[in-house]
Amino acid sequence: MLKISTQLEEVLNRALTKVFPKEDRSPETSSILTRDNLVPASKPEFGDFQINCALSLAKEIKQPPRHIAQQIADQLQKDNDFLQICNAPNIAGPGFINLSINSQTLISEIYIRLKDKRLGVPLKKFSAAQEKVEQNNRVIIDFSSPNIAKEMHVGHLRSTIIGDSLARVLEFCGYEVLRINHVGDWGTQFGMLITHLKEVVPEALHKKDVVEISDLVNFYRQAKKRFDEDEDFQKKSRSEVVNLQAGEEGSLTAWQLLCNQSRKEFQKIYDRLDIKLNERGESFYNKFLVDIVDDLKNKNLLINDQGAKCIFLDGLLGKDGKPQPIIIQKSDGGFNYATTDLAAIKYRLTKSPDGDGAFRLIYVTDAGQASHFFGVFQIAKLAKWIPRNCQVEHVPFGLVQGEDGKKLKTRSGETIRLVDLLDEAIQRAKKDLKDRLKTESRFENESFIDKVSTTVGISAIKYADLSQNRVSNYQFSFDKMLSLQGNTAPYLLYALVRIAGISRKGGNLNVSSKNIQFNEPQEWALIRKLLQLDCVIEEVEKELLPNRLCGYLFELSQTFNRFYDQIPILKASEPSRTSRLALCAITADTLKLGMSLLGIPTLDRM
RNA sequence: GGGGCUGUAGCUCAGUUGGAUAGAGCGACGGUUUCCUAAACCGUAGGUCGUGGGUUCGAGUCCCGCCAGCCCCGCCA
Repeated sequence: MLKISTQLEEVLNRALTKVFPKEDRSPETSSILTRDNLVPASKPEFGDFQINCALSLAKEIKQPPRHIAQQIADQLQKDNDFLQICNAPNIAGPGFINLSINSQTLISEIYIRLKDKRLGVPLKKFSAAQEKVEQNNRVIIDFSSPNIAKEMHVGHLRSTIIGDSLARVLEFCGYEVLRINHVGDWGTQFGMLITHLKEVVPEALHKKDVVEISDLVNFYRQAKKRFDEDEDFQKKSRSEVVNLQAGEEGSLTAWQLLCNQSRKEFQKIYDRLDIKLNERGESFYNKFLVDIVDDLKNKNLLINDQGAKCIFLDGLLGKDGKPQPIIIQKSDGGFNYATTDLAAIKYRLTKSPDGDGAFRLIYVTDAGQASHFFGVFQIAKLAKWIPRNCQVEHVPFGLVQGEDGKKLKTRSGETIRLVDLLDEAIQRAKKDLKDRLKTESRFENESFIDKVSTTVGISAIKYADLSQNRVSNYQFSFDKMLSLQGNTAPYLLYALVRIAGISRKGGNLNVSSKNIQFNEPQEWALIRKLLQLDCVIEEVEKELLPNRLCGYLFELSQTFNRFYDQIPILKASEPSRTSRLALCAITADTLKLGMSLLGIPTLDRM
C-alpha cells in the first residue's frame, strides 16, 4: 500500500490546494493542510484510508466540518488519478472522509506481488550524488555482547534476538549492516583468570590452544573464589592485569586461550539460534583510549576530580544530589567502559580506513544502561565526534521476568543459562508433538520429530520475545510461548503448514494466470492484509520495534485462517480456484519473508 | 535525593503524527468437523485506560501534580 498511499497523498494535496488556495490560507490553516492528512483507516469497516483534516479545519475557517469534508470529497472525484484508484469517498460521522481502494487497483497489486520476490517492499536507494554530504548506507548494530569466560544467560537473550531481527530488517531494506558483538574481552577480571590458569594449566602459556577447558564457568567461579579469599592471589592478579595490558607474551597467550574457549561456547548458541555476528570486543579499542583522553583534554572537557579524569554533564546528579561525573580515566590510570564506548563511537563513525564509516549506530542493550548511553552520547556530541547526518541511538529493552513477575531465576536462585532455556523449550515442544501424534494415531520418524521440535522450540522463544514491545519488561512463560493458540510462533507456523498442505494436495502455488477474480469478503480481507506488508516493514525500520511485524504476521495468519476455514480452495471452480491459490501463495511468501526477518525458520509439516 | 521505564479486561499484552463505539490472545461460557492438518473457526460475557487537574471540537495518546512497581546513579561492564 506504500505506493498507493504516496499516489493518494499527491492526489489529496492537489485537491486541498484547489479547495483552499495557498494564498488564502491563514498560518494555522496552512499548518493543518501541510500535515500528512492521509492516514490508514482506523477500522476495516471505514475502508482503507481516512482523511481527518475537515475536523481540525472547522474552527479555523468557520465552516461545519461535514461541509468542508464534502468540498474535499467533491474535488477528489474530479481527479482522474483518484477515480483510477478509489471508490467514491464516504463522509462519515462528524466529518471523516473514508476512502476505499477499488478492486482493480487491489487486483493489480496482487499481480505485482505474484512476480515480486520482495513482495512490494521497496529497496532503499542510496545515491551519493543526491546528498551534499557523502552519505553512505552503513549501519552498525551492536548487540548480544556476552562476557568472555562467562556463560551466556537469559540477560543476553533479548539483546541477541532483538538485535538480530533489527539487523535482518535493515539489511532487507537495503542498508549495509555491520553486526558487532562487543564482547567483554578485557578488564580486571582477566587478572584473576590468567593467574588461575597459570597455576592450574601452566603449559597453556607456551603453546596455543593445547588446553581444553571443558567447564569455563566453573573455572571462572574457582578463580573468583580464590580472588575473594586469598590476598596473595589478589596481588598476583593485579600485577597480571598490568602484564596483560603491557602485552606480555605469556599473558597474551593465556588471554587468547580463554577468549577462544569462550568463543567456541558462544558460537554453539549462535549456531542454534542462526545468528551471525562479527566479534569485535572491547580489547579492540585499547589502542585508541589514550588518544580519546587526549582529544577530550584538548577540547577542555576533562576535569580532574580526586585524581580521576572526569566529565560533568548538566543535569546528571548522583545519590547525594551532587553533580555526577562520568569517569574517563581512573585515578590509577586505567580506563573505564565509558572510555571504550567513546572510542567505539568515534571509530565507528570515522571514515574508512581509519574507522567503519557508518552513519547510524544502534545499541541494543537493556534499559538499565539508558543513563550510561545518554552520558556517553552527550560526550561524543560535545567532542564533535558525531558528524552531521549521522545518528547514534540506544535501543533499550526491559527485563526478562518469570511468571511471578520477578527477575527470571532458577528455583535455587541462580541465573538461568541460555542453553538450558533453549533445551527446555525444545524438549517441551517434543513432548507436545509426541502427545499429539499419539492422539491422532500418526506416525513420524525420529528425524522429523527432532526437526519439528527444534524449530518449534527455538521459534517459540524468539517469537515470544520479539512479539512484545521491547521497552516493557517481558514475562517469560514456556506454556504461553509454546501454546498452539494465540499470538505465538506455533500459530504462525501452522498457517504455513496449512498452505503447504494445499500444495501437497495438488494446489499449484505457482500462479501465472491472467484471469484472477475475487468475490468473497474473506478474499478481500486477506488481500488488504497482504498489501500492508510494505508499510509495516517501513515502520519497523523507523521505530526499531519488531513487535509491529509480529503483530502484523499474527493478524495475517488470523485473516488467512478465516479465509481457509470459510472458503473452499481446492474444490472451488475456476477462476476462483486459481485466484484463491494465488492468495495462498502470496500469504505463504509473506509469512516466510516476515518470519525470516524475525530470524524464525519455517516448516512444511508439523 | 536525582534520573529513567512501566501502570489499559481476571491474566499476558497491542494501541503508529491526538480522531469515530478502547482492541487482541489466554482463561470462562456456548457453538462448528462427510471438506485442503479442528494446532482451526464462529459467538457471549468481561473496562471510571493508576489517580487528580489542564490544553481542545475531540485525550489511553500531549502538559502539570500525585500514587504504586521496577531499574540506574565515582573509579565493575
